[in-house]
Amino acid sequence: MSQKSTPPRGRQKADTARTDEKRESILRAAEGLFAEQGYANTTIDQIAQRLGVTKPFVYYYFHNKLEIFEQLSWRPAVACFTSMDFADDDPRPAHEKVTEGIERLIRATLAHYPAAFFPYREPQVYRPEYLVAQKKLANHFYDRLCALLEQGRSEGMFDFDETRITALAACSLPGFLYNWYRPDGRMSPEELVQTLAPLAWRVLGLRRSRRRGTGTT
Amino acid sequence: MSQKSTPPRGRQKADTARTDEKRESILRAAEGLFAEQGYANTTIDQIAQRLGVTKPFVYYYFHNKLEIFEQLSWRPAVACFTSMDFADDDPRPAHEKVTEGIERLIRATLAHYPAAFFPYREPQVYRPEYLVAQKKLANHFYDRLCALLEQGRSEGMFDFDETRITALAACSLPGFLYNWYRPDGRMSPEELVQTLAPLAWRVLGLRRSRRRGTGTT
DNA sequence: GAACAATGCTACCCATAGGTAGAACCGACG
DNA sequence: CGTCGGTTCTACCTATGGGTAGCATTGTTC
Repeated sequence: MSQKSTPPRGRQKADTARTDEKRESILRAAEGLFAEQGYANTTIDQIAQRLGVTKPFVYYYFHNKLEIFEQLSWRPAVACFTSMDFADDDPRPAHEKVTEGIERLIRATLAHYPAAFFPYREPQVYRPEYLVAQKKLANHFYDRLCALLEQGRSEGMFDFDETRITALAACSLPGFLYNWYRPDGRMSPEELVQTLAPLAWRVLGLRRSRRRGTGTT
Repeated sequence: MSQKSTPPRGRQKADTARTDEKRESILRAAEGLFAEQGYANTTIDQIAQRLGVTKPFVYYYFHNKLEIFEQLSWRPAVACFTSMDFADDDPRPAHEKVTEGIERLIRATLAHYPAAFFPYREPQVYRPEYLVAQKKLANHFYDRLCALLEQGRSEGMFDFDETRITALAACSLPGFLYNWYRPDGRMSPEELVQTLAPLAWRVLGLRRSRRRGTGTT
């Protein structure tokens, strides 16, 4: 409540490198368990057990279970929802920013697997304050994307009717990844980015010129 | 175990119209609560309370909490994953079946809101047997879709490289709806179908000819 | 209107798991 | 070598909620 103001509550003890490491190890253990079993089915005991420690160890570094979940969720959310940020003086045309932004979004989503998918799967777990902050991030992202889409369309590079729905439709591809992506699949994350991004661009009605890697064979 | 063989376990008592109605009323109440709060955060007491009855009332019609959730999930899953089924003697070309199948999928997804999204959100809740059966449904759907896609491609009507990924990408649009669709939104379900389906078709590289409703303005 | 089955309730059990008190350990520093 | 602060443990508390036993009620049938 009195901390950093960002939803993942601030740290509690001295911020030495050693304590940070331990906190991270807890987060990593928790991430796997939450992904496999969901929030409610994962117990603090399981998290501790996976690290070879006991429950109070975990509670020494986190106030409660929810704090772990929210901290796990926050970094991926920031990473994904800043994918459409570009420097003010970036000279590229809108459609290039959009195509790169979508690549970034897919890349960030995969890089933060599986925690990136927690908000999609269990939104009801978070505190209202957290959801408000996350919503703000998401709006930031979609507002920028929509602005770029309309700019690109006015420049004749995109073709669509409903801006917001088109944006959501394009972002469905990375968003739905959580439902079928497996890290041990045959494609590397970067290959997947290169495969999926052009498919997302198609949703936007991107002009065929300069499109890479979507021809037959 | 000895019942209908489909995962949602069979009925327990006499199947009169009256008992069916009550079962349905329980399912409806549970559906809303599960959607709002998630499976684990929803109690049988809440379901009973919403109906103005008590907990044993619910347990008279269902063996346990999970049975309610699985029965709620099953019908939507069947409805969605049969969207790509066509009569053996259906004479239409593959690409027409695909475009209609995708419309059907979106329509079914919206028609079964919000239960259609339960498997996406809380797959870890179900019994393994249920998941196996659901997987079978999903495979059925994607196998048909992939076959039609490759057929349509060979007929020059689609343009893509990776069949399976393209199929998944197109189905991401309805799949991701659970993340932003609200029944009280400005579009009617059918309008949304008509808006979203053409966007999904684009993912498939559908030839521009005969495409409806995607021009600028 | 008596008897019986189907239905719904009150009252309860108990396993689970989040969270904590307070003792014990351990390393650093004097 | 003793003490002190930070760290981790053992042992425990307790609220919650899934699930049930058994009684009450209702309605149907003869």
